[in-house]
Amino acid sequence: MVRLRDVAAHAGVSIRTVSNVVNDFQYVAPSTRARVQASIDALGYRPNVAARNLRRGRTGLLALVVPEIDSPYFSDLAARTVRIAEDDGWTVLIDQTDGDAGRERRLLHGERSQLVDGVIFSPWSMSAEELASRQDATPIVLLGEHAGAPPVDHVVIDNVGAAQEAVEHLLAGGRADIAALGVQPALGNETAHQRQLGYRRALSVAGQAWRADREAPVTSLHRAEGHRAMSELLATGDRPDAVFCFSDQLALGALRAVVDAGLRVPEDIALVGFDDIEDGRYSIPTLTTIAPDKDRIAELALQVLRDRLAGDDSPARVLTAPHRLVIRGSS
Amino acid sequence: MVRLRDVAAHAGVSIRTVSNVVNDFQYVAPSTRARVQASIDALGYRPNVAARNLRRGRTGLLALVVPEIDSPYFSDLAARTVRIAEDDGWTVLIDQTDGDAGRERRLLHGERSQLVDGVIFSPWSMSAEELASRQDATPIVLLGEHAGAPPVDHVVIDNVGAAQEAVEHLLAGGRADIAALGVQPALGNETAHQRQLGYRRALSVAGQAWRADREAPVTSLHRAEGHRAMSELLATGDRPDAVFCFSDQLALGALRAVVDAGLRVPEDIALVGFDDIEDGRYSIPTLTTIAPDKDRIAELALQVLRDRLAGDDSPARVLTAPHRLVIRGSS
DNA sequence: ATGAAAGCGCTAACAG
DNA sequence: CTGTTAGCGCTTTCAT
Repeated sequence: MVRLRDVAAHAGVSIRTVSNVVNDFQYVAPSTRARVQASIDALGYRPNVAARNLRRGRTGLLALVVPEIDSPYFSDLAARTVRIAEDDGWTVLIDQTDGDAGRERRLLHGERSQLVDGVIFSPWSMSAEELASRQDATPIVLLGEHAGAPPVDHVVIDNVGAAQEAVEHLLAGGRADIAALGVQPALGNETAHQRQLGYRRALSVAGQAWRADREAPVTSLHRAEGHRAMSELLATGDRPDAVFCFSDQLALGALRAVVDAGLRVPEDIALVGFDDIEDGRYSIPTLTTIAPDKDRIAELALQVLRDRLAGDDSPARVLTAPHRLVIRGSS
Repeated sequence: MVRLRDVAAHAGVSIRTVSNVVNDFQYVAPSTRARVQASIDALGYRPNVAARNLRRGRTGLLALVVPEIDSPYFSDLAARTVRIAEDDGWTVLIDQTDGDAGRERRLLHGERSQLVDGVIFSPWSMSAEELASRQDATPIVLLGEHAGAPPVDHVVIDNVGAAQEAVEHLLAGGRADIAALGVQPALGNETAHQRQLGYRRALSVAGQAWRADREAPVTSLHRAEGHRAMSELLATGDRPDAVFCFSDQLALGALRAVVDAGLRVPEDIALVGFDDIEDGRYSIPTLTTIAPDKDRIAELALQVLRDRLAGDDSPARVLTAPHRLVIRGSS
């Protein structure tokens, strides 16, 4: 192993100077810098991460905790977070909770707390109160809405506004009977709740009243549930002419159900999803959707952690990432 | 932060003894151990990972490099690897290459080499020769077959035998005209090649000759490709009465195509997949498949790394994990 | 602009 | 069975 001192000896300087070069410090004479860099290259020097971490009191590791990594939305978000964090010198550890409260709890308290400098957490089962009562000193930032705005930093998108835009787009296209697919009364999920709110608000603005039989509940956000819920909507005979789905996965399941029923999208039924997952760009027809700015979500989360690690102890922040309506073939 | 010395002072022993307790060393008097443990709990002591790593010359981190994490097979394998490695005291960093050769190369050489103690690598684009020519001292173990058995440790399953079993199962069920779906001539993928070999061998044993028009090629292992390839097989009019698919994803796509064509599975066409992914347990009908022992794959890979890190410099090993045929509704 | 040196918290060799 | 202590390689204060 090549150490700082080896490079120093090779370049004929002190290790202090080599360290300065490695860490891009100012105040190193250009000639010295060049000489040191040449030695670094010649010897193939790589800083020892463990030693650096010990000295700095940091591990350089962040944890990204998500319910499931094999869902298009989270895997996309994870991939972006990893890439963006990398540019910033962080390494991201991805943890999957399967929505299990016990595992969420274990990852949050202790367990990893010595290993990572910060945590980006997309909770599923844990309540806002429990999250807020965390003792650990490791900074944490939450992804997604949570009822009652807990005293913890979190990054969100304007779900109410986005849902409203989606529905207004359908209304603008001449659709008069729009259903919502993805309501989650049982799960008490705040994100779903907000999208439902936006849906109703759009109807209200258009002078329509919302109807309970036009809000299809689901028990998960998976494709199969979208298929099931849509099939039920169609089974009544009194079918809507457009459906706003709370996720692209649900929308793709719904799309299949519409086709299975011998109807056409968007002619008979227009469809709008949420998330902008890859599959929606290749479905037939392609899927209109709300695209949250995932890069921005990752950037904001990292920004908060960086600030907190730098000692920022201002009150918990709520950061909103932008989104946009992407109009494609299904509407 | 609570340090070893704080615990030592609190318990009235030396840090050596505390270290012994923390590391589960033998030769600590039960009474002493209890007292020290009490102090650890009372103070909430957590070992400093960076210091330990520096001292041990290890990071405690392993990298798992896969083409894509959002594929059911790899996400399942990754989840198991993470869990099993955890029991062993390792933390696993998951890296996705998207099958991109440049990214594979970067992850393999340098980049992370200072950060992890070992690498479990499931290559996609890189050739065996290139993998073998790696200079890095960090031990690596490859997942999956590679032509020419490169001088690198790897963990495989008996793809030829497994494929043969799958086809023999179909033959035993009275199927006489069995197609193979998933051939990859263009990609030069060794795994696909071996499954093709097993398919042909089973036919040969049954006294049948293989036919080029019964081997459907694909350009990826995704569901959509399975759908496309199956649709083409059906379009000829001369349809087979069973299809052995080289992955469950392909099989699920194929299943859809059969249903779309107004045919029934398994009555008109029997289907067998490969991988035993979750979805195959819930499809209609459920999917018969070859189930590689993923836990065992992870265990073997970790075993090799552990041995190599312990100084084992014997010639490269090829370890074979078991598999079994899981018969379900589709055959 | 560069050098000397302390010390981050831990493990393990050495001593008893 | 337990104590003492030397570093692991690096960053950074203090000095020049």
